[in-house]
Order: sequence, then C-alpha cells, then structure tokens
Amino acid sequence: MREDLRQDDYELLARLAERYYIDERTQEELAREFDLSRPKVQRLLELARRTGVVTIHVQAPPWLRLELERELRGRFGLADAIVCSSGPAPEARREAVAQRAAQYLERRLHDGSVVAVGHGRTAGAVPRYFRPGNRLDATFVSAMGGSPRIDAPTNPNEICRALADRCGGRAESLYAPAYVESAEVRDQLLAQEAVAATLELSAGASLALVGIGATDDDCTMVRSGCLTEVEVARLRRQGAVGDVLGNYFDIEGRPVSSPHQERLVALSVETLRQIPTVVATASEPEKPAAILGTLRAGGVSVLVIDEANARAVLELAGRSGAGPVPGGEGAGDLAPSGFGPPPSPARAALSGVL
Amino acid sequence: MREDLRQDDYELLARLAERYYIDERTQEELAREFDLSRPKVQRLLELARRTGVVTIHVQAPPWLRLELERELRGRFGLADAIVCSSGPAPEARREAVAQRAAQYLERRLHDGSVVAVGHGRTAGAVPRYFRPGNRLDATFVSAMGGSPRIDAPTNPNEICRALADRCGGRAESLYAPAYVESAEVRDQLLAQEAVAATLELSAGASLALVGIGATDDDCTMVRSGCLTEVEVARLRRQGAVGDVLGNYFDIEGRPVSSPHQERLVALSVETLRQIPTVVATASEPEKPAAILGTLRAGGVSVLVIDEANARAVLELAGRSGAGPVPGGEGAGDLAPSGFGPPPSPARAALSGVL
DNA sequence: GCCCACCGTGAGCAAATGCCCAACGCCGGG
DNA sequence: CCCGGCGTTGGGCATTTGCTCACGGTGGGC
Repeated sequence: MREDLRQDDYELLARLAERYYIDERTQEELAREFDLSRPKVQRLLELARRTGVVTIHVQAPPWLRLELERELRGRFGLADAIVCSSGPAPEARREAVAQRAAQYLERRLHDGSVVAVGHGRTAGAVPRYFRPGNRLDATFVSAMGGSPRIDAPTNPNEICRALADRCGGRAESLYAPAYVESAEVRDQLLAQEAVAATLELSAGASLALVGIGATDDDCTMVRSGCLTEVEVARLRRQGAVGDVLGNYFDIEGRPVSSPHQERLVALSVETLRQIPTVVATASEPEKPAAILGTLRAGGVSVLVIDEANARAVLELAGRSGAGPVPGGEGAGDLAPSGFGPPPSPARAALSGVL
Repeated sequence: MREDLRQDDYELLARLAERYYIDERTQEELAREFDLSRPKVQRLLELARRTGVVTIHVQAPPWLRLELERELRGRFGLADAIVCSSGPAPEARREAVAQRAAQYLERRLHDGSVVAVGHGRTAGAVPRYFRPGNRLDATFVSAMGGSPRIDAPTNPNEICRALADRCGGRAESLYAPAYVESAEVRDQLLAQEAVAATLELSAGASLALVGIGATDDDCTMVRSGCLTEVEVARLRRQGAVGDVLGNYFDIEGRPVSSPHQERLVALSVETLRQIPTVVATASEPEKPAAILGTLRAGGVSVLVIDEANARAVLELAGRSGAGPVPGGEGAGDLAPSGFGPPPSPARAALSGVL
C-alpha cells in the first residue's frame, strides 16, 4: 500500500479521513469546509482507504477463524462457512461442529420453515444442541432413506424426530431404506404416495442439513449398514471420495455414476441445489477429500467444519486441480445460495432426475 | 471499551463487521444472509464500532499533529486548526506557519474572492508561499491602517500588494495609519470616501487573514511604530494580552476598552465576526496568552500556529478560567464560521461600531 | 501552432444508510 | 391472574453515499 502520495495529498487525506471516520461528519460538510465538491470528497476518502491512510480493523475474537472462513467462502462460492476450532479429540470436534450448526439452524428457522435432513454422525449430534428460544412450528423431513438399523441416531428419520422434539415442530419420516436392491424396487417405492410426498416435501425445503460422508471402510454408510465394505471399496475404485445424501463425487466434484446411484432413495444433487440454503457438516479427520469433492460439486451453501478439516481442504484444493477462484479475497463474487444454472422449479427437477 | 458482550454476540458482531467493512457488502445483503432485519444489522454494526470490535484508524502522517488540532477545534469552536511542527528556530517556525496559511488560502480563494488583510510578521511571510496554480482574480484589501513605516513587509497594504502580485489579483490599500491622534481625527478619516469604501469592502470580505499580536515591548505594534512601548505598557496594565487588527483583549477574551480603541482605524471585532472565514496566524514564542485571549474573544474560525504555541495555549486554557468545552472530543459542537449572535448586516456593524 | 487523447471534475440519479416511531413482547408489580 | 412500563423490533422515510456520464481543461504529438 501507500502509493506515491505527495505530502500535501497525504495530509489532506488524513484530515478528511479523520473528520469523516472519527468525528463522523458528513461528506457534504467536509466538502463545504474544505471547499471541494462532494464527489471529490468521496473520491479522496476512497483513496484514503485504498492507500491505507485509513485502516479498518475488525478485532476478531481469538477463537474465531475468520481468515479460514473467508478463504473457504471465496474459493468455493459459499454463502457462509463456519470453522470451529477445538482440541484434537474427535468427540470434542464433532460436538463443537454440531453446536455451531445447531446455532446456525436456530437463527435461520421460522414458523413454517421446512428443513430437509440428511444423515451422518455429525449431523446426528446437532439436535443435542438445538434449543430455539421459543417453540417453533417447523417441519423436519428426511431427504434420504434410512439405514437398516432404524433407530440409529445417525438416521435421517431419527434426526428429524430429535430436532422436532427440541422445538415442538413436526417430523416427516421417509419410510424407505437409503439403498434398495434394484432400480426397479426404487421405482416402485417412489410410486408410493407416502414416499413420493415426503421426498417432494423435502425437495421444497427452504433449508437442508446434510452430512458429508467419506468412502473409507469405516464411513457412516458402512457403519450404519447401508453399504458393505465391498461396495464402498468399489466406489473408491471408481474415484469416489465422498457423498452427500448418498450421491457420490470424485475429488473434482463430478458425480460418480455407479449402480448404486440407481438404487438410491434420496434427493439428487440437482434437487438439493434448488434448496436456498444447504448446510453441510463434517468433523471427522478422514474427511478432507470428501469435503473438497462436495464443495466442488456445488449445492452446498453453508459449510460447518472443524479447523483441521478447513486447513486440510484448503491445502488440498491449493495443490490439486482447478486452483483458486480468481478474486480469492475482497468482495469476491458472491453466490448467495449455491448456484446459477439450473432454472427449473423444484418439482420438475424432482420428477425428472430423482 | 469492550462491554460485557456474550461470546455469541461478540462473534456475530465480528462476522457482520468483517463482511461489512472488509468485504464491503451492504447491510441489506447481510440482513438477508444472517436473517436479521436491516435496521438490526445497522444497530449491530454501530454496536461493533462502539464496543471496539471494529476499529477505524487514521494513519496520520507523523508530521501532523491531528490530536492538537482536534483539541483546539473542540475547545474553541474553530472550524479548522492547523498546527505546524518545526524546529526551535523562530524563523523556521514563522515560515512553516506562513506556508501552511498560504496553502490554506490557495484552497479557499476563487475568482471574485475578497480577502480582508491584517498585519503581523507571520502574516507578512504568507505571500512568499502563496502560489495559486492559475491566475486568480481575487481582491486583497487592508482591514486596518498601516504603520508609520509605510513599506514595512508587515504592513497590511504591503501584504495585500504582495498577495495580489502573486496571483494576478487586485490590492486595495487603506490610506490611513492604524492609530491616529484622536477620536476626532479618526472620524474625519472615516468620513473620507476612499477610506470608508475600503473599510466597507474589507468588512464584506469572504475571508480574512489576520495576525495575532502580543503586548510585550517587542511586539509588532511597537516595532512598526504604531504604538510606543509606554502605550503598550499601559495596555498591559489594563489586562491586555494580545490583539487582532489593533483590537486588544484580556486573557478571558474580553475587549480592553482604552483610549486607543477610539483612535483605531480598522475593522472592529464585531465586524470581523461577520466574515465567514477568519484565518489567524501566530508563530512567535511570546504569543500563547495573546492567542488564548483572541480565541476566547471569538471571531477567529481558522487558526494556523506552530506546535509549541498550540501546546502552550491548551495548557494555559486548561489551568486558567473557563475550562474546556463540554464535548471536547467527538463530533463536537461545530461552529463553522465563528459565531451566532450578531445578526446585523456588515454595513450596520461597520457604521455602528467602527 | 494546432489538434487530439486523456485525466480530472461536478451534475444528477439510484442505492444504501440512518433514524423515527408505532407495535410487540417480556418482566415485575399489584 | 391481569396490568402497566420498558426494552426491543422492524416498517417507512429523509438523508447520505456511490456512481455514471458528459464536459472542460491540459499536455503531448504532429
């Protein structure tokens, strides 16, 4: 900074800046006092900012990682990123992330809100911290089928119920497993009024809460019995690094098309993109690649993760492929809610792709 | 600062502040993103400023004494104060002050401007530094009579001529001495069309440049032969500490009524107050009391002095009488051009008091 | 010496901001 | 339990701000 300002200019800038920013006078007053045109005062003040004569500092609380959040937002066009710092204990990390996600939900939910819910260990921890001040008439609806272990706390239906309990809202369960035996069975399921209605409801949600899954042998899909280690290994071989609602991506964010996709009962990524705010959570140490793939796939608009994952994702993104977004800093190109392209209404996308 | 903000609040403030001040998003965008009303965002941002979460710093050039200037402005209701720091050599100080005063004039003068001019060593040094970029059709007119030594460079007429030379403007001389023998002689002089017209012109000036005189044995009035040491001593005994245009004040800014006043050919203080911008200069080490008295008398709206005098004046004001103005800091009560009370047009004041 | 390109300037307008006020909900008192 | 007061909220408007654009002046090029 500090370009080649002559002494006089520098002095004028400082005087103007002081009067404007410290004394809170208006530009018009300054224009009169300094005998300049109002637009000129405005240009000079802008110059003062650009050249560093005026410095605006935000005293961030030390526990916040605003830099990381800013970089995540900038790189991946997120509407928001929340990075929780916490000790090395995986438990603590998950709880911290869950707490912040819960806090975020509290702020965003109103009477009448409809929330599409995915699965995952971290997402499953969210209800524990979800305590809206007053009773909230919100609807929580499963956005994907459940696992064989029906009452597992990582099960979408279960998370919906817990969230609804916490705020006095309603839970809409999806009576279907995440993966069925075949495409035919899936189509039969979707033909059922109850299943179709539930999925349609979740497709029209104003907010979604989803977990980001990995593809290691110990991932949630395996632990919950939705997929076998063999199936996950096959996905890995096809390049899959992670999933959202059972939709798998490679590290570049490209969908991994596999037989599983046709057996999946869940919102598609295209449908997810129609949801204005998609909150994704992750906290496990084996997640960086999964998170990166998901972010690149688009659709996620708010990311809640722990600091270690945040740094790992950024590092990974820095090395591999697509590189950073041009204006990685500054006002940046802001994509408030995920995406531009897909213009079709939720309903069309639902019947089309799902 | 830093009130008792809860952690959550603090965090919200920091996030908002960062997005607003660093990323330069609008309050409306933030309201949408954080799901708050726009007015609430505005209140939170204000809170962030008040509590010090946001700090705006003006990187003042080291040679500026903005603090001193601010205090002078606040204490004495000045529209502007310019403090020049310079070494202990009196010459250097005077030149520095003169230079800044000249610079100020350059900024304020336009074609058609009329400038009332007083006398003094520092004021006399101003023309040397007066170099407006392009030729300026301004009129410089003596606001007080001259000294016996007609061509002294501290003489108003001489200063007018020099200023006019520097910019291609016109000089209007006042053909009269500062002090005449008696009130009767003064009245005769004022009855003369040339003298009356000149004084009237200066009374209607849009800007005045005056020196602040002291009452020591070596003051300008004595050096230039306007008054004798004996006369100045008598003024001192009456409490006079300084003068503007030959009008003497005590340390509280009260006019010192003395026989001299009736023999003076110059604008009265009341008339001076009608002039929108009155620039007063001083740089000599024996001036603090004179400056203080003048400032308290009101009428001066822009003060150009050296750092030593600035500090001395403030110290003196701190100890003696009237104490500091209530809102010594902050947005302060701003009196853009000297005063409120005297409502009579320049002409009335002129014929009345002069 | 003349012409052209360019920078800096200020009018005018649309957006953003600050602020007032009425309505609401919460809390303490009766 | 009901009521009054106080703090908080967001709608709506006046002001302030950012920005575009056409203009005039200036310096360089021919």
